[in-house]
Amino acid sequence: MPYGGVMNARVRSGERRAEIVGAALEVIAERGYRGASLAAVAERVGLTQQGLLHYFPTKDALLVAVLQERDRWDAVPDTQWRVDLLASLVEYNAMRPAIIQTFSALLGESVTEGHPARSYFTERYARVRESMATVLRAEYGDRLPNGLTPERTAPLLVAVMDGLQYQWLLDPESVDMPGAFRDFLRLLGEPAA
Amino acid sequence: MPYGGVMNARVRSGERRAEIVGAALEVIAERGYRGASLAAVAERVGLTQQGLLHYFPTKDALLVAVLQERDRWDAVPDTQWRVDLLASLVEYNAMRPAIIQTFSALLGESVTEGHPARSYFTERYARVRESMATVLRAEYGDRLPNGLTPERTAPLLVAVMDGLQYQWLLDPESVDMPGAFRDFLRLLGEPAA
DNA sequence: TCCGCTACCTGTAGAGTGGTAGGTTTCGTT
DNA sequence: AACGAAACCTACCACTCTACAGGTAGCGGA
Repeated sequence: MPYGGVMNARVRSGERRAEIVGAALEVIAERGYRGASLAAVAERVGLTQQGLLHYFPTKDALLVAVLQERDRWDAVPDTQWRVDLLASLVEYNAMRPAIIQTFSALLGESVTEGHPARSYFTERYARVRESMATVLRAEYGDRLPNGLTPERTAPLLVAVMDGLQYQWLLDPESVDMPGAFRDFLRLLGEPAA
Repeated sequence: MPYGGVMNARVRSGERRAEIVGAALEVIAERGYRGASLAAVAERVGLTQQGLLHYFPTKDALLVAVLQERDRWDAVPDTQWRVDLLASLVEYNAMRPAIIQTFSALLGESVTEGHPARSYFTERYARVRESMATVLRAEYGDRLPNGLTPERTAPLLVAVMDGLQYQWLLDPESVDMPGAFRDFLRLLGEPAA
């Protein structure tokens, strides 16, 4: 009864790949990308390392799939973001430590030389800052405190989210991530819209 | 004329160790801790990997020395911090990408399981938050916007500093780290003291 | 002058690493 | 029933990594 045999209905290729990506997310959360071995990922889905390479020919290819998965995840389609939705997002994140640990670890690694995720994060942050600026403009217009513009506020918003994540991951007991984020939003004053 | 011979005055053990720690900082900046090999550090100071192990018996011991170096670095003795000094610190950091890249990479790695720097960062952030709360209280008292307390503002301050560093490291052209930090300080209003 | 210590070295063990080559089994289709 | 492709496997290569063992050269002090 090799390869799982008759008992397991054969899972389709797409589902298998999704399984693998999920396992990769876990392993990266535990050990980072450089520390994650293909063998460890493979074992988690009941494959050999070489069996895994059948689906993703190189380690980098697997990473690309992981990053694409992330893009799919937070591409809330059409739904125009609002600031209070951001607060909910942070609250939601606080219930999924694993996934945010994965991407916090990746972000940290990505600043090192020649890291395969570097350009991904560079471009992602450029996009996110733009997107946040749009949200802020829609909601606050130019009524931000001290003559701040949405464009200059956006990097701060992103920085607070990321920075809080690290503090929270390191010490969840001491850091109330969603509460702190709401505190920050309150610093921006009341939305005009 | 082995080991450098007469030409190089024999450097004392302490200086040698300092050289090694400096090289380790560089290599960690480039490859992270897990990605940093003892051989790479050794080569940078003209030693073999085994020669390096004479000074630091394990890789973790070297990391400990690196972290201690950092503690020495930002232990501004007695000087009571002030908020505007923080702005200067950020400005200063913006001129030393290497060192902040080292510790941003380490911070990112440290959230992974069983990382040797994890407890260091956990404790460090607890200390820094406390310290920042003290600074904020001294300067703003309870005049922070929206009834924010210094204790609740401190994590935000730290988060902004860290978060901005990542954005800046990834894309220095697009992110004005010191400017953004000053923007954040302005959100806190005018210091009372 | 001898002795011991520091500062290195060579050699090597032992466990992983990503990736290639080339099989064999199983399935869906014809 | 035959066939091609997909889904995995075993075997292996060429590295790389940390660390241990056991040297040797040179210096400072007795």
